[in-house]
Amino acid sequence: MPEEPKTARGRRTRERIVASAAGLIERQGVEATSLDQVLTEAEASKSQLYHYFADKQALVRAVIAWQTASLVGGMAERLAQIDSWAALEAWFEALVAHQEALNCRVGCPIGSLAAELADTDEAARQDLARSFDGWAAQLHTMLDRLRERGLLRPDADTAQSAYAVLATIQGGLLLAKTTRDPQRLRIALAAAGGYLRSLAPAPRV
Amino acid sequence: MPEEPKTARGRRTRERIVASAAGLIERQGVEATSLDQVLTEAEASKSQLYHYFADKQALVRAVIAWQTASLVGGMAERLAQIDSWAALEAWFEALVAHQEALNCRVGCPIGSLAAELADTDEAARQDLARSFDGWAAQLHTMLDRLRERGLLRPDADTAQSAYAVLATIQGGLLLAKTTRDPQRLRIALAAAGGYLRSLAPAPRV
DNA sequence: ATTAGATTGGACCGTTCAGTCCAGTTCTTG
DNA sequence: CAAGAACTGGACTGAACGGTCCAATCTAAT
Repeated sequence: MPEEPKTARGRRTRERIVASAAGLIERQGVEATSLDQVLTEAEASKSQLYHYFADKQALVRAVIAWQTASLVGGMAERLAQIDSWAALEAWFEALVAHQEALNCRVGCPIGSLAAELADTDEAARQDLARSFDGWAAQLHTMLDRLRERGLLRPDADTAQSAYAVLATIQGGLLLAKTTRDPQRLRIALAAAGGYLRSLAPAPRV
Repeated sequence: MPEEPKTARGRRTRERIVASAAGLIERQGVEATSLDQVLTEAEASKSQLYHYFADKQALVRAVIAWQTASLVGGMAERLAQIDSWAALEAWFEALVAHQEALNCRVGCPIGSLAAELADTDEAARQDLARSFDGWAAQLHTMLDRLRERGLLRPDADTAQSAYAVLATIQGGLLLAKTTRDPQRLRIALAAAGGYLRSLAPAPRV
């Protein structure tokens, strides 16, 4: 029954709904966001929503895809430019600044969705797992570049380090969001940076 | 209106309600857990619940206190015994084993509550922030002990490292829960261990 | 044993919410 | 421009949920 929009107008409507839902869910969580709220903000009606989505879960999965695209996509260019410790730490600092600007109020959209949905929505859980893996893969690529440049030991396990960095980012965001203190994120990221630096080649003695 | 139980029977009832709520919330989250569900499992009635709790939020805060006591309390003795890298890594491995046994289905109760409630319940957010800080304080004590034993450099910032370790644990648990792969937690913890080891005194050359 | 207070059972209420339905409008295409 | 398909508005439904209420029962201390 629910289909992809076939006209430009339909596409705009669908996009408006998903974008509104993404914003509200990011700020309030899935359960706390009602469809009526989404529709009011998107200036759409029930029948429009159910024209494009089978049910709320389908909308949520569309939001996951939307957030994954915007977040992981937006990160790609930034990560592609990291080729030194200074650049890495500048990125970290940008993440902190972003949280600071938002008063630590949202954390990571993917992380928040994962925490809320992993228990209750198996399909969403899998989407989110893939989303995390995509993010980790980008970090992996970045770390491989650092290793090629000689900043990491040749035998450093960049795949594992990518997961570790991702975990530290997520945990730091959670602590920052809970305490409303961006400093927690900064500390976590500094440790992640310290860990990576500990994988640098031993200085010649 | 809602008061502490004044008789042994009342105390048992209240305890049964909180324990059931804690279990259900741990597995399903706050919003997905209804009061009727809690009452069925606790074999109690509505009036019993509302005799001891003003509303659902009050029950949730009691659950937070309960989880904090059981988790942070239970951790105290374990952390108090850590005085070597081997002991630290054994603790990490125990955390992984615990998740493995649970099929990565719950993560950290405090962390899950924090992710769900930080946006929507200010009082709960503050409770959870304190809970995290209590946990971090215990890690801090443990790291101070390691430093005293000469395993960490005298100038190592153990307070910050405690936050960093906590963040990595939380992030690792979130990734493990989302991907249902305990390996993610193991990797994250290995990195946390690696980071701490990088704070060891430089070997004499 | 009496009695005041603590505790309990569960019917009931009002609201909110996801989801349905259909009549009406707008687009697209031959 | 005709007709079918795509899209839209919004009233409506049924169930679930948090919360209320009051009469009944239990407990403990006199």
